[in-house]
Amino acid sequence: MKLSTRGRYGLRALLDLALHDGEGLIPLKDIARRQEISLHYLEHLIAPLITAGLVRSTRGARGGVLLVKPPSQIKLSEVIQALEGSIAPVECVRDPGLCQRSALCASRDVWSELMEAMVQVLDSTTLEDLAQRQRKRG
Amino acid sequence: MKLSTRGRYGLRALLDLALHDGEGLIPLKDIARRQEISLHYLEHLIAPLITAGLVRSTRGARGGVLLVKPPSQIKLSEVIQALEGSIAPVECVRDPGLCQRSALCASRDVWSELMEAMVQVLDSTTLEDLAQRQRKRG
DNA sequence: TCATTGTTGACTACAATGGTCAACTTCGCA
DNA sequence: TGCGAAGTTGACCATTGTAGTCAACAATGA
Repeated sequence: MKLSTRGRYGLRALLDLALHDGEGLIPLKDIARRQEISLHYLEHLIAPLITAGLVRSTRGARGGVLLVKPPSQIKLSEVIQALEGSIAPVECVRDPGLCQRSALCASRDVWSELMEAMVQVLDSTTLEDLAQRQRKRG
Repeated sequence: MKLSTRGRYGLRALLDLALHDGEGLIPLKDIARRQEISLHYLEHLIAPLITAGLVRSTRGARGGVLLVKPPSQIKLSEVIQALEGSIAPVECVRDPGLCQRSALCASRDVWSELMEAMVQVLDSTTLEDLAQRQRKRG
């Protein structure tokens, strides 16, 4: 049940964008430097966030990326889903048809409850919440 | 954030044992057949459960495995921990020393809350709860 | 037109996962 | 006391996923 660096780095990158929200286009280079992530790797992390419609990019000189919506309207559940795929700990929670045992499987109930609990946490926190906490710490 | 087959199969094996609790030693072969898990692979899944003190094994003719404690006293958090290691989605939650940013990191707060929510679900469910649900469904 | 910046995809290295096999140990029972 | 049933251990392998690099390319502003 570990998160990959995709989720960890990706969230840090978005948090960085949230902290610089309203400042226009932010070059990936700057994010990479501040968050200590390889620029090349960061490029790969940004791609799914663009696909998910969370960030918008402009290339060319003075280009960069920025958040499409205000940070207060970006739930962490969206972020994690974009970066890591479905939050379900096992696939049969999302799609019961994958396993013939689904209907009778008591284990599946647990995984289902587990996901619910996780979604609840991630649904109730926004990038803005995170940015505020971060600012308080300097 | 996916669970590996270790966690999925392992829990199914323990649930099988819970359903046959009180019947003495259960051969791995029987569990493997009922749960449709390769016997050889099941042997590997049982090992950490023995180490964690959740099951006891006896080898030789008429040997097998059984639960050390009654199913009502085995929390799923123990099970998952034995099978998958720490429940923490990122290591720095368990050991802040791993990352210099820990103290200032707002992301870490989220992972921490996420783990709390998961632990709460897994702490409040026992193998007996699961076994009861399973019996009701036939 | 040129430097800057994001985009894309190939490629590599490494580790984890899922699984098999075989030698070994232990124990019950005839 | 020895045979066979059953779990134990560890080597081994194929596949997949992860982390990361690199280079060619496209678009943009100055």
